[in-house]
Amino acid sequence: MSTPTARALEHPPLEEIRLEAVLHALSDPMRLQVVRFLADLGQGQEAACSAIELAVSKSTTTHHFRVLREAGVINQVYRGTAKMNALRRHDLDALFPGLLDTVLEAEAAQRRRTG
Amino acid sequence: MSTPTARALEHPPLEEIRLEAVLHALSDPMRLQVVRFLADLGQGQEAACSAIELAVSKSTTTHHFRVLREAGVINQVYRGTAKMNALRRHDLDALFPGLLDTVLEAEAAQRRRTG
DNA sequence: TTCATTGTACGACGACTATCGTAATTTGAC
DNA sequence: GTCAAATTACGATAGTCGTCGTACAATGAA
Repeated sequence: MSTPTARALEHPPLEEIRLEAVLHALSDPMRLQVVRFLADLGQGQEAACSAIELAVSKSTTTHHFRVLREAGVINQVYRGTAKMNALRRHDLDALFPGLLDTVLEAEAAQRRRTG
Repeated sequence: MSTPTARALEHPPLEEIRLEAVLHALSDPMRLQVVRFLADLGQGQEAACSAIELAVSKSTTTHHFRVLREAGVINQVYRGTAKMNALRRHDLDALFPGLLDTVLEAEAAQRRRTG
């Protein structure tokens, strides 16, 4: 059968996602970079952890992805040896309309400004 | 004369305000409460630190106000024995259009949802 | 089975954070 | 000159955070 015992990954259900945790998750440059990357992928698209090159070690990368998942910002699922990541855009938009887009736009503005 | 040697307070100039610092400043419940309070005051209005009742000690309150100021979220100025606080709404809107309002709306939504 | 790929677990480290209490400072009023 | 009010400074403490390296585990391919 396909993925008989796929390792489970804890995700907060919609109603347990906290604004403070989301803001905290987004307040780190590395994690913001991850979110930007996933957003640029387009609606519903996913990417492996290894697809985005962060200037930190693998274990630190794992750490950041976990923070994002536990805050409710991304969804993670095992697919073969890879772990695929996708923004929980639908959930976030339902809870905090416009927040994700505004933060992404702010990040883009800052990048434009500071190079 | 009026305020000849008003104690100076360091504020980051507009171009040094960082999105990550702003998000971090807003990711604490106490500080979010302060921002909410100042926003509800209305455009350009200011309030003393003592005007908002936080469930922490006075020194901790001082700490949170400083974090907000150093992140560029609020402007602080001494006025007599008091220290007046106001949102840097104009600056924030110029740098990150819609961010403050979206976060405030998200906070309100969460408060509505979780009581 | 063997191997390469992908990511995790664990332990450690230094830095930062939120909190407190007490003592000190600044200012305006009396 | 005294006093009360508002806030800060300082030092402490417990906890979290971002980072690393090494060793380990899961998966799919050869």
